[in-house]
Amino acid sequence: MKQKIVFIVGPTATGKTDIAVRLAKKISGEIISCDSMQIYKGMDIITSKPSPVLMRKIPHYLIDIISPDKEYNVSQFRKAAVKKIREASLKGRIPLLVGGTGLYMSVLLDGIFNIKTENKNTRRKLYNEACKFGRARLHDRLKEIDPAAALKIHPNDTKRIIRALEVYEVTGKPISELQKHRVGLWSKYDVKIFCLNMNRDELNRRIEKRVGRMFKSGLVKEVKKLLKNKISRTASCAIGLKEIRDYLKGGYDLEAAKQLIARNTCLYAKRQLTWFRKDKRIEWVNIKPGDKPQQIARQIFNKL
RNA sequence: GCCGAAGUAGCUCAGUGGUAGAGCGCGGCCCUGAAAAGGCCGGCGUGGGGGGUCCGAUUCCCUCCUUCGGCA
Repeated sequence: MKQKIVFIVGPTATGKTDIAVRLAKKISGEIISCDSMQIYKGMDIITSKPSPVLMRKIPHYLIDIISPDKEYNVSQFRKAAVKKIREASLKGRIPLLVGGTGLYMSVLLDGIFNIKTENKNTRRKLYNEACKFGRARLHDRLKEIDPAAALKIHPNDTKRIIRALEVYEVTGKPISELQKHRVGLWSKYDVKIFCLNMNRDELNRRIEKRVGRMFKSGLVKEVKKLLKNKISRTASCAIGLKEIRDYLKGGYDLEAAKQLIARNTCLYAKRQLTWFRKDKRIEWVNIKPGDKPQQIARQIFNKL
């Protein structure tokens, strides 16, 4: 009998947090965050973390675990999440993976090639080369060493070109070869994936409302505090950081910052949906305007 | 009321006597160590209304409407 794992995923602002806590209570579960931004300490409002009250009700893992001046990546997430899943299962609890980071979900379920490949120096060197001579030159080199990857990676996608070259320089093997070897949890566990969704206009409205609430709860103050210290490249990707920084610098007024954040969040939600739509293992849960979190939690519970 | 400027995509605006583009938005997609990131694709249009010149008008002319400045 395989152990059960439940994923609650979906675009931002669909109410995952609340529903997950209610479901966790029903099934004696523990929540493991599947979110690339909520891992950072002190980024509470900006990443819409579950409230302390909610986190006290049910154990939450992989939230607030690293300092915003540290970088973080998928591989670290995978290791940590696998460990937490194992621990929860050993305790007889059902691991509830909750979040909106599609890549993190996919890497958990389907694996990642697991060789130590990241090399800051190599990466920096390649970036400098891209700046100096243009990314076309790097893409051409990729064509030579790894035609399969070069075909898949668009010539404008500097980040992935560099990553592919970095992997080759560090391991001597083409990334397209390494990527073939991945093992995830999908076959080892009894996995259920639920993706919350709603009408797009409704979702955008909810995002706008939530951004308004974030400002009322002190988003600007939180960002000011964050900006006093170093913020890593990965942490600084959080939507809202650069918008508020530019507002503070006088680039535009508060209302403009608010609108920009809402717009960028809507774009983000759109990308999240693209990611989830692709995964045919997902069961979709449609939320209508009046639906209460407990109703949705029950609906999911009945499908387990 | 007079003078001037402008009306082109959802928005901001280019441009041309041979039925139109850009950026942003919007929609779709890709994604394996930065993923709330990064990248790709798609024009979504009664060219303010009407009339005229012309083989042909979004472009030139007339008129009306609207908006914004200035003067009264």
